[in-house]
Amino acid sequence: MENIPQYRKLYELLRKHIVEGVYEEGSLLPSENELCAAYEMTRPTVRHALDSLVKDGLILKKQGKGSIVRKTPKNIGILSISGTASAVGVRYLKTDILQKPMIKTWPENFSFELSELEKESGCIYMERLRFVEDEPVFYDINHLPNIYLPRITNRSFENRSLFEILRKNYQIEILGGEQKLKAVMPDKQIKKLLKLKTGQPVLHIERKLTTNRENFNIYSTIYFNSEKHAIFGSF
Amino acid sequence: MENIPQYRKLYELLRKHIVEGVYEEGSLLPSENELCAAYEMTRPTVRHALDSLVKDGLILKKQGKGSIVRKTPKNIGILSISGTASAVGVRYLKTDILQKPMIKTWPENFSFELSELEKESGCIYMERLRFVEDEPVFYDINHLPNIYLPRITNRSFENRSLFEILRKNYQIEILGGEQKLKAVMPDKQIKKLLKLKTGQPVLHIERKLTTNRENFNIYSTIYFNSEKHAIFGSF
DNA sequence: TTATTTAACTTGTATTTACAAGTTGTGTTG
DNA sequence: CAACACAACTTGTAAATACAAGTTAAATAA
Repeated sequence: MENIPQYRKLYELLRKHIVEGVYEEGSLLPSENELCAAYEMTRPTVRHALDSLVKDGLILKKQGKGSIVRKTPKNIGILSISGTASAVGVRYLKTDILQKPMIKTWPENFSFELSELEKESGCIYMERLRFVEDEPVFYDINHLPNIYLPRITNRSFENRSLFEILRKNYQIEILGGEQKLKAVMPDKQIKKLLKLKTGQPVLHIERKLTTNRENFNIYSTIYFNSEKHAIFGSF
Repeated sequence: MENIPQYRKLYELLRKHIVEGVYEEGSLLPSENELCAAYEMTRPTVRHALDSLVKDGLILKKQGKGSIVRKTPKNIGILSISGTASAVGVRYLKTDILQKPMIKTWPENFSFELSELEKESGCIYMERLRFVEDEPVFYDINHLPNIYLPRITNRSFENRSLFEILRKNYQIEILGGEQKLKAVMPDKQIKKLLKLKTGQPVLHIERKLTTNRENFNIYSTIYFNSEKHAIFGSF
């Protein structure tokens, strides 16, 4: 049963306490020796746990002083991984589905390299336009392989993010990814969709997100109107 | 002179060897016991060094197997630039120092909020223009607090990155940060510096990087010509 | 030959011990 | 009262040791 190492248990416990606010931000954690006594571990073990917290950015250690609680909400990656919604930093984001999820073949000149299995499976395609305060700011085109996803074309995406549906209904988790960012002048279609002024550039993002399923990556192309809002990310 | 800890020396050495290609991508590092023998350290010390490499994403450890040199080193936030064709190494990035590190007061309307200590310390300012294949692509303005950094204004930044100097000479590590990205039209100065065509937008980034030193954050404003290259990040 | 076991590796976890180095408050001394 | 010294903390570095657990290839048995 108890295959979890001690340092990991202490890490999880302290992490929980920190995010739940048991320790105030800026205050000191119990000293290493105190933790040793409290949880019946030796100092290297305690230090191992604390090292993990430092890595996560949850505490900051200072020699001679102690471990300072930081409680910094840190996301993985450049933009928030949990979906485009949280990337902008705005709570209310209305979504228009321009193209409901449909099955089709992969585009001819796809920007990313695909595995054999991904190629064979065909892809699911969808387009969305997202609004902040009733103004369009976000246009995203998504390609995902047509595997593991029964009945996805029937689902409603109106009020739920793509990532949320993948996680809750298909147990697909985003592990990481890569992305390329550019500043470009929009073409006519993008300009019209995002209601851009003439001469207003847009942020162009191409991302590949890897998941816990092998050969299942999510490919997105995003156009973002950065006139009034900025893409924000903490890491 | 030599009060640099052993694990750190080994870390720097292995890091150097990895980035210089002494160990091939995907190959195995010498085993921990071999490293112990070679450098006359005990295993905990060697493991400490390897842990740092794992944290940097330079190696990947696998129990029973060994330490695998990673193909794609994981970046902290946005750091690397990828050419459109193939991966242009950072090696080809020439740097012009437009403004050598100098001590001055913080700007009046600074975009970020500063702590009291940071304000009191004054700031170190530097500007750089960076080239890929002899074309300017990257213009960055950096502000850092004038603490912990003896003699930094005398150092040469020609062939070494700011982060490298902070890490090696001052033991300052980047823990994380936050950033805002926009696509903007450049002003005259930026247009001239980056030799931009008329109508070419640029990527504008503002970032705050937090470090292992309290009250020591690095503030950067970056203008990036994304016509031929893209900002690339993996996470 | 083929399948299985075993031995010899690898990294992972953990204890114990020791001293170095930075921080802070409590004294003592001038 | 103020400046200094020191003691009692804190985290940082490092050694020696032990066993657990995963991987691999060679030796062995069918």
